[in-house]
Order: sequence, then C-alpha cells, then structure tokens
Amino acid sequence: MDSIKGIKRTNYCNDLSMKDIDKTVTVCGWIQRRRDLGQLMFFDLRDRTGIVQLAFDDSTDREVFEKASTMRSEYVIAAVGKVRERSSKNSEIATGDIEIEVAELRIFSKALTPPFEITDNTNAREELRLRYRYLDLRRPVLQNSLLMRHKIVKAARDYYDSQGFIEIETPVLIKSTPEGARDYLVPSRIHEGKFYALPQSPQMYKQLLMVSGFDRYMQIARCFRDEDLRADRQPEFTQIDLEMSFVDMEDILEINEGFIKYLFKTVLDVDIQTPLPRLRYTDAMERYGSDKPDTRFGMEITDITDLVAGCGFGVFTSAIENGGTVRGICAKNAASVYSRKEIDKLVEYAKGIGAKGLAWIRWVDEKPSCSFAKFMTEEQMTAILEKMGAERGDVVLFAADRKKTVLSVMGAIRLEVAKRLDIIPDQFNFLWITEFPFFEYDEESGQWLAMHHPFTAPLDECVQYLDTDKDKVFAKAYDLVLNGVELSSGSIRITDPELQGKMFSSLGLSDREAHEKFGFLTDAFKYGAPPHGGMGIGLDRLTMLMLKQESIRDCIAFPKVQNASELMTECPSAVDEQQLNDLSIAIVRKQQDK
RNA sequence: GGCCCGGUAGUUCAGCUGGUUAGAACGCUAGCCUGUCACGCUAGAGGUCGACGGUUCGAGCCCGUUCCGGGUCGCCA
Repeated sequence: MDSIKGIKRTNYCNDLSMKDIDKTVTVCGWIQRRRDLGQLMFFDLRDRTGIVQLAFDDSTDREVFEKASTMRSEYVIAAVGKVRERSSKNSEIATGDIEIEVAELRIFSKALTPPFEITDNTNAREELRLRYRYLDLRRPVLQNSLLMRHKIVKAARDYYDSQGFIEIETPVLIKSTPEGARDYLVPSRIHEGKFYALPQSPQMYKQLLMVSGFDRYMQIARCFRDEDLRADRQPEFTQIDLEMSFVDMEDILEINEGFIKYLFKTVLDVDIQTPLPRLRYTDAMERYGSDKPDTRFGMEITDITDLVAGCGFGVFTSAIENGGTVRGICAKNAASVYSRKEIDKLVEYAKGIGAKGLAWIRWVDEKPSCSFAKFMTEEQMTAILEKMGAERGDVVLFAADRKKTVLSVMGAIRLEVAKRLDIIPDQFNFLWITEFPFFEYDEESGQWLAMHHPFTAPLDECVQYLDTDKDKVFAKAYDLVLNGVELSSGSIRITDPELQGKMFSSLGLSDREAHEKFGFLTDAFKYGAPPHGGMGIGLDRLTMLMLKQESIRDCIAFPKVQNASELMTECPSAVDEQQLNDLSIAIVRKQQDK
C-alpha cells in the first residue's frame, strides 16, 4: 500500500469547478464507482463533500493506468492531476463540467466489496446498515444528517451564548433517585454494593447551579433512561439543556422562541413566526386527544354526548350512564379510502389501543350508512351529522367510554386517519402546551401522583388547593411540540422550602425519605435560591424533524436498536469473572435455561 | 411482558394449491470495449430458504418452539 508521504490534499471533491481548469490538484477519498471502457477508464471519487470524476486514457502514464485498473469500490486513494473540462458534461452532479486527468495515483487501502452499496438510494435493510454503521455513515444522506446536527448544536451554543448563557458540564456518574424512568446503574468498585446512576437529565445539578448564581446555564447534555425504545426514543439521547434565574414562565418561553426562530433561520433558512401558538393542556386533550397534538391538520374531536344521551344504542348510553362520554371525528372526503373493510381495520386498531370499538357513519349514497343507524331517529342522525360538520363523502368515527379513554383513542385515530388520507402538509407547526395538571389520579393505587418531577412549581393561584383539591392544581410546566412530537419539556421550579416540603408530603414521601433522596437540593435552597426554571430540548428529535426523517436513528451516529443493543459492537456484552469480582457482583439468572 | 410485520444468493426481492435441478435484478469475478457517468456486450461464480423439532411419500411453503430485526401498547415523573 502506498504512503501518504508528499501528498497533501489541495481540494475537496465538490470544491472543483470550471474555475480550476488547468490547475493541478490533489484529491483524496473513496472510489464510489468505476466505469472501465478498456483503454479509457473513469472513476468517481467520493469524499464528504461530494464526487469528482477521475479520468485515465491514452495520455495517462502506463504504470498509473495499470494501477488504476486494479481499483475497486471503496478503495481509499489520492489522485494528483490536472483539472480539465469534460468533453461530455454531466448536469446531475455539481462537478459534472470537469474531471481530473490523473498523473499520480496513491492507493492507501484496498477494500472488501461492501455488504451493501454505499449510495443514498441503497435499499439494504437497516439491520445490515447498523451492523456496518461505519459504511452506512459514508452515505451522503447520513453525512448530511450529522453535519446538520453539528450546525444545530453550533446554533444552540451561539444563540444561548449571545443571550448570556454559560455552558457548564454536570456529572455523568450521579446519585440514583428512582423517580420516573428507570435509572441506568453503574456499580462502584470502591464502595462495595453501591451504585452510581447515569443521569436521566441534569435536573438537580442545573438547579444547584442556579443556587450558585450562574444565572443562565446551558449544556449539550447526554441523558440516559433505561426504558423500552421507540422510533423516537433511544436509551441515551442528547438534550439542549438550560436553566435561568430570576425569571417566570413567560421569560423562558420568550427566550426559547428566540432560539427556535434563530435556529430555523440559520440552519434551514426557514422563517418561524413568533410568538409561537399556545394551547392549555386541557384544551389540547379536548380538541386533539393528545398533549402533543399535530396541528398541521384539523379533524378536531367533537363531543356528541348530549345528542345521544337518550338514544337506544346501548354502547353509547351505558358509557354515558357510567359517567363517560361519546366523541368523534369527521374525516373529510374519506369515504373513498375507508371502505367498510378499511373501517373494520380501523376498529381493530382502536381496540388495540384500548377502545372497546368504534361506531361509524360512512356517507356515500344519499343516505349515510351507519353502524348504529337502527337506534337513531332521523332527527337524531341529522343532528349528529350537523354537529360533526359531516357532508356526503365523509366518514365519521365515534368512541364511547370514560373520557380519558375516549380522548386518547380518538387522538390516535385522528392521527392514523390523517396519515392514511395523506392530508398532513409539509410544514413546521410549533405549539406550546401550558397549564399541565399538577397531579394525576392513579386508578390502580387510588393515589394522586405528581405528573412532573416534584420540583415543578404550581401556578401561583393554585397553591391554595394543594392540600384540598388536587384536581384544581395546575403546574408552571410547558412542553414545546413540533408537528405532534414532544420536543421539549420544562417548568418553573419550586424554591420555597416550605412549599417543597408540602410537595413531597402530598406525594406520600415522609420527611425522612424526602431528605434521603433530595436533601442535598432542599438543603441548598435554604442558603438562598433565586426563582428559576428551565427546559431541555430533545436534540435528536429536533434534528429528525428538521431533516424530515422518520427515526432518530437517522441522526445519531451510532444508535441502538429496539432491544437497546448496538449491532456493530454487540454491546451490552458479558464481562469476565474478574471484573465482576472487583465489583462484588454476582449474576443471578431470573429464569433457568431450559 | 402483550400484539402486529419481516427473515430465501453479497444486497433487494419473486417463489402459484406442498411436487423435477430454488429464480430475477443489482453487486461480484473474468474477457471485449476510447467519452462513460446506473456505461455497454459476453461468460461465470455465488444458497444451511434464520435455527431446531413436527406433519407428510415429499416442506422455502403447513404446524410448534426459538433466535434476529422493525413497529406499537404497557413503560418513558
């Protein structure tokens, strides 16, 4: 293999153009493709910027020509030669007007035939691509994803710096406070039987930084949650994490709207109108059946409980008698897509997400066909259609159950139908969700549980209800939603030790337990804590949405798959006996091997 | 943990009602080719049909178990 001695790259491939004609240049990269015409050979050379054509013909030194003829896909080379105009140009690529007449060739590395073709339109399945992620990452689309991610991170640092934020690193080995998501645990060698946890977020540390007076903090923070994966959920993920002192909710929303505006302008040259729209949690649930509604389309949920209260349809009336509700959505012009058979599929889908079923009206002929028609008078049917805003050609879908179930089912059906009908426009719809409930009633345990972490402050006017009417307490918490994806979550924090104590006890934590778990934080607040709050923006999801990708795996260099393993390195993996001994750890199998 | 989808050549897939020697395209190898750019033409190599077990005269196809990957529900304060 050749040495790099005496070779210095003068240009990236994509830099070259007609202005470089007759210049002698040196380019380095990977062989994308060879086109061998016998006494005339062309090679596409690829680097991270793009492709340039190398040409070898009868003017080429014989030795160089012979060497070139050995080159195959993905060989790593350097070529020195003169830029010349192509006799037949290729408008498909940026450098299609020129080529390099190669005078000197270095082959740094041969390459096995890759298991899949390194191109954007490769159809290799993801499993294979992840196993050879280093090859997958050679593809321009992924190179671009990571470049974009870099630009987003840079924009974040630039923007928040311009607003007086200081980037401060917080520890990755921290105390486990098992609230919310499962912690990743790291055994301590020095302290036998004790464990660190990996942070689910830098929450407590950034609050402590406020106590320390840093006033405005930000960090590109790696976070860890030991929960099951989804297309938009990885066990380790990155947040643009920030916290501010001497602010209330409005200040935080405003400064982050500024970031969104700056970010989209800088990176995508897209203008985002601010202030961003807002919706209270309760309204989001009522209208969209979701706390992260996709507002790029309508199809909002309509309540028809009062219209069907006295009807003869048992599904509706029994739900209503049990304190439930009947709500529906109207899918405009959906009848052609949603045949009876397709509606049946939708009903099955609804059952899979907790509904007992769906009632429906499909209006094709003059008279709509309806799954519960025989229980309805003509007047009732007319009233329902009118309330739903239904017209001929539409499909109307209803669920009847407890309110919580109905809303979540209709919310999911709304999304499913919109995707199927392909009515979601390609745009960026931001939305703040505010006034989250402070508590959530858990039917199983019969207890009120905190909907947020216990440092989230209640709205000032709700404090009076903390002990008496838990359902009347709302939080100074806010989520930023983009196109139906939760991008960010934040809150104003509690700084009053008395209120904090109340919070812990209202969550069923004794003073002693609270002190054991969070004493370092509550102690800190006793030494003078500024009012503060903050949020964390999911960088992976943000990148995914800005790139219009389907999965965050496409904008993470080395992602994990659904079972939380990494296919390339095959981690997690067993460790040897000595390592376990050092940590005083024994593996106890949950199930005996058969 | 539940449910749904997938696994056949290096890759992406086809493979009928269970029936002869499992096919195609791309890729790969070799030969020919001086303007290609998804070069072309010719020839060739390449298979544990994810694995194990069962049904059957006979299994890529049917049944069971299991492994791997994806989606989703639970979960994710």
